[in-house]
Amino acid sequence: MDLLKDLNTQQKQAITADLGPVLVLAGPGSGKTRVLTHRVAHLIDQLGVRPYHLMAVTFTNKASKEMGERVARLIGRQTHGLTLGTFHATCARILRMEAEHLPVNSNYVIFDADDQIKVVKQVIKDQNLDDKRYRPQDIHGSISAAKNELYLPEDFPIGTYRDEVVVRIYEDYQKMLLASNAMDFDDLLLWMAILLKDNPVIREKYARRFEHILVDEFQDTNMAQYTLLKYLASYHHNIFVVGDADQSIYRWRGADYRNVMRFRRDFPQAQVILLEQNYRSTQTILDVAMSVIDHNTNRTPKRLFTERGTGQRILIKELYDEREQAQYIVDTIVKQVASKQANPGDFAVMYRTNAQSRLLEEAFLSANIPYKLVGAQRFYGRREIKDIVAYLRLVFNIDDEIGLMRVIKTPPRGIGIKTYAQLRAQAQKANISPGALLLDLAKEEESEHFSQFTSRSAKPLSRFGRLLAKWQTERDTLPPVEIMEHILEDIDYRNYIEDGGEEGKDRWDNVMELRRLASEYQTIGLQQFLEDVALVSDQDTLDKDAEAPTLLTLHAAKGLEFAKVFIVGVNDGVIPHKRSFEDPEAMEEERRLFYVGITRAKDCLYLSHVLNRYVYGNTEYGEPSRYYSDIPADLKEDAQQNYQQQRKSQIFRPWQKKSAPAAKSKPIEAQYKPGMSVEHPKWGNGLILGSKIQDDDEIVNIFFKDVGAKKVIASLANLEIIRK
DNA sequence: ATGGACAATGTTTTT
DNA sequence: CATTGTCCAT
Repeated sequence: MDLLKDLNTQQKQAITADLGPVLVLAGPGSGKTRVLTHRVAHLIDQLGVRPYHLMAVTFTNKASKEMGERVARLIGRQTHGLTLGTFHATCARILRMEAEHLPVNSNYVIFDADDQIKVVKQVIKDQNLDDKRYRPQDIHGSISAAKNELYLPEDFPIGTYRDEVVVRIYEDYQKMLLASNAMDFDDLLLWMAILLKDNPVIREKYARRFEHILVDEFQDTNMAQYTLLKYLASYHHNIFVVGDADQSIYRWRGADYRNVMRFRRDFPQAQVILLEQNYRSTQTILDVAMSVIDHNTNRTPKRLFTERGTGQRILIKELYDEREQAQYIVDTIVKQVASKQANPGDFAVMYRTNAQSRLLEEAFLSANIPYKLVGAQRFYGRREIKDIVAYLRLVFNIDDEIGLMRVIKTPPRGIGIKTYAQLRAQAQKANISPGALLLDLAKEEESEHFSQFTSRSAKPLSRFGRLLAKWQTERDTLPPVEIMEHILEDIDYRNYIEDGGEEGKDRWDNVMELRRLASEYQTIGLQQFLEDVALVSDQDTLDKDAEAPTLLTLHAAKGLEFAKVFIVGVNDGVIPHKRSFEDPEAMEEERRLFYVGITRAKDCLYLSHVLNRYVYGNTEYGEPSRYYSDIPADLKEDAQQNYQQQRKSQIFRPWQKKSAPAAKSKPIEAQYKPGMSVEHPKWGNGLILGSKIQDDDEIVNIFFKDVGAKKVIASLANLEIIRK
């Protein structure tokens, strides 16, 4: 197969670039994924590099999987031995192999965001600190930021008294993690960097092994990642990175787009290749994107161009509130699908915050339209899933104190806070983990610790210890799914969560879904299952084949593309988010985020904002986003005017209700029935979808051929019934 | 020890 | 408003 078929000059240049450091600056839609996969294929196929000597890092597991498949297709065989994955997953794997050089053993578990907060809370409690003054979330943020900058507690730059407190918490936090034989997300990178830094033998081993290193989304690497890349590339210097500083959207997570500049400085001999031609969007969409991003300072201006033609203008729409906005989205999709202009899967709806998905989901649900929601948190964040995963984690690693804290009280088994405190204290005295002590207590009188407990607490503890011990003996012999089944049975979990009701049933369904997932790990094993569960990313849950609109955050949209994109809530304070207002750097990132969203669209872009936003229950007036004024008038369709004309017939306007002439002859019954045809003075013929009585007037939902579904007030709209 | 009722409190983005 | 924590009765 000709690897260079259908590629432009720059792409070919990148793929066949000489060895040594290469920096590919790739605009959105410029085929960077193609360049990466072809480069890997080129190295293996043309230069005879063994996959074992290759490392490719992507941003999501999904991207890795796709890359593996595409490379295999290109070279016509499997790529065994290739190191391919996210930074976190790749580090997790290597650290497990090198555990003897680390303060954990190879059975370590990975603490998720919740676990991390729980550890901070525990430490704050143990140190008798005020959790109002030192909010666990904030403290954890500081610790995480420090780790991303490769600061251990002793390196932490202290400026204020608060910093001193943070350092003390950081120290104990780290102790608690290690005592639990656990790492958090940041540790995976941190320990990897430390391992390579402090251990020349190991460093050399991996630096020699990875003859070629390829990195996707390089603009979103943080200091820890950058540093470990430098160590890994220190022998062969064949590091091929692809990125776009304009798409850097993870600053708050320690990512630093300046790593792109740093790369040029640290590898002055690097070849720099620019990919500017866009194969995704219409020129109009690219022009809109550029008009937005051009306002950022500190960037190399890029000229995005396409051969796809001008395309249609983007559409800006103002809606009364978020409910109406959701309805507008659904109506637009329904209309286009019904008229065969588009397939449901062509659409994506993007928003700034996860909370915004709620009303959208409701609208889709009530319109009976299936949709895809991107967000791992949706599934793995559920209580029942976390419960069962915690059990499995504890069985895998008995020292996992956070996991133990969770499972020891779910379901309740007569072990409360006090008993747990006793257990913890005794464990500390005996210098073992609480979990290990439980295993010992399983032996009852045989255990030297048994007598330390009052009989009321000793019994439940030993009973639970026996369960743990039993599951543990199965750990190395049975597949994960069977261990899980035994646990579910032994704790009668179904009975615990299914206390009648619809919700309990859903929960059990989720558990069954987890069981299905676990059953795929028959041969791969519990360790991999737990690792994958800990490191799933939101995008990983996206089912590309399902033919339905996709709902996702702007962040989750990175790297994806859709024919038709809605960006909702384009209000000032949302996009850009108000939390970024005072920080110029954060404001630039808001702009990049918007830019990322815009450039996901291939053909159509719909921006919408609302007049009234619900913020903590009460409504607030919403201003359109300041970004609108950056978009040249000839690129946008002025749906604004459109709105001005129709605003008289808009419903749900509290202030209008008062001034609207109360219809004397109250229509107590609806005049308009679904299925009727009517004529509207402005919008022409329409089909009645529904009608309801509200505030002494009839509100009619009509579907018009040209403008889609509209709700009008019967007494104001001058409707004429054409056909009953 | 447990579970329910109320109060407080906080809302960006996620590997 | 929706989640999370705290207090109180059993």
